[in-house]
Amino acid sequence: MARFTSEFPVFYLTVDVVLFAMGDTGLQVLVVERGEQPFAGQAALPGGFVLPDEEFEDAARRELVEETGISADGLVLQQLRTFGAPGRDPRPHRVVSVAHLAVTAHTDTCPRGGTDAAARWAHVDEVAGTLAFDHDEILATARERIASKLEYTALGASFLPPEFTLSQLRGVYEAAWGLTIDPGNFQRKLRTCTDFVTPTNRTVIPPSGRGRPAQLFRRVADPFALLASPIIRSGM
Amino acid sequence: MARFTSEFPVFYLTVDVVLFAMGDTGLQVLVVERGEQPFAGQAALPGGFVLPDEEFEDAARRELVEETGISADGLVLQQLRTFGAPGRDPRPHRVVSVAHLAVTAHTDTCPRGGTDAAARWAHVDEVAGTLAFDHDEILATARERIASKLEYTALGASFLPPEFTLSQLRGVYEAAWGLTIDPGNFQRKLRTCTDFVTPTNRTVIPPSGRGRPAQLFRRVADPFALLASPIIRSGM
DNA sequence: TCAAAAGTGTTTTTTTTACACCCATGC
DNA sequence: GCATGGGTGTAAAAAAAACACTTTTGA
Repeated sequence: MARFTSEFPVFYLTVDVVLFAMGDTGLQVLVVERGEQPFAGQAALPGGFVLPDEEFEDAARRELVEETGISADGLVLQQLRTFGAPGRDPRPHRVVSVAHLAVTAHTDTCPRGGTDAAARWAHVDEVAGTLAFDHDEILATARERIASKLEYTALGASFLPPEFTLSQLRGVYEAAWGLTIDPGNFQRKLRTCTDFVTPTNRTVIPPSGRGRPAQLFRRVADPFALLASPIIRSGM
Repeated sequence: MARFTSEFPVFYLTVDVVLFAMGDTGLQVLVVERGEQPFAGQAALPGGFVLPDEEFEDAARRELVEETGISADGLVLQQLRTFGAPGRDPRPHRVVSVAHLAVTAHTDTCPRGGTDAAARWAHVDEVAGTLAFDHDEILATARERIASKLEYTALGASFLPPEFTLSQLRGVYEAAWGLTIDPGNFQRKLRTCTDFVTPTNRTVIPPSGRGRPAQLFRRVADPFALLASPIIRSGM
């Protein structure tokens, strides 16, 4: 044991969470204002040190609640990548971060300042390039991953509450990719593929605005499961 | 510094490498026979401890050479996922492994036993379920990743030498997915998409066997870059 | 009744698939 | 010549895209 300890270098391990939500104008990300050194006062991704007997994913959920007050129950969460370049953390010893990607419906999540961090939602473009540590790189990696996952998996529905209309789902893709999608074709495609969403046979109440009330759908596939055919390609 | 050290738990960090090659009968993986405890005598993925100031990818390449004699120059290598469940390594303290996915052309790589490990190529199905530590889980994760990457990226060409024929490339997909692909359609598709391969305007010499000599191609895209359209779908 | 959003039908265009056929080489 | 794999042509089938049109609601 003493031999084990002396022979190999030791590392500190953290988890960071890139939590995305979809606003009307595009992708939003949850950031906290750091209350301590290093990078005090600067925006960063929520995260913190892993406990001695803790799974990474558990650590990510715990830190999310502690730092932002956002409940991690039912939150879609996946390991993104591990960032461990020497010197990425200015403190002594190497601090390695297992970054996680998460998605929420945003509506039922009102961030509050935690013990040592004030949390807020921000547009991704607004904070990109301004974050502490190497969190700009982590955020960029997460954006790439999201864009590709949207195309090939059922992840898009995770930006919405458990039940949603096809218009809302279409809005997610339109906001994410900055293009407009034909409502009719989108409707047909989603109703045809059986491995993404399923209708509830109930309509939204009260009707959200003008127009015919839309039917409610539920996600049927695992958020990260690959779909039989890419749901949406380009300018449908 | 003393405060820093005493406050947070410490971890040991390793890298493991899942190196794949494509044999005639399907996917092959490089394994080593462990010479030390724990799991002495059992097959495992090549890997080892990260040095104090070493990048993960450098560590992966170093361990690959040290344990198997396979040169990692020009080898396609990507982080797969980090495995850190408490107890995954029976030794004291937590040992966390940053697993890497790698692909080689196999032909120019003759493994030899290293200092404390005897390396050999094995069919994935042969070793699946028999590996040390949680390497079965790592291998399974790597197989899933490979299957999905083959479909959406230019990774397939990484199983071949720098210059190759379209028949060889077709063989990679046929072996990986266990189906036959129409040679004519494959030819057209690969010649049409400009973001995967490019012809050299030279033919293979000497002609490998009977039949018209095939033209040589080179990979043009980054191995892990997403292609404009999935190269192959199903039973083309 | 009108505007607006949901949802369906239909035609055009593009892509995929199947498969016939020609090409170039070794034996 | 002829077998064999490389490569092209072409037509049928399927999918995607464009867009006209009907339905159902609030105002």
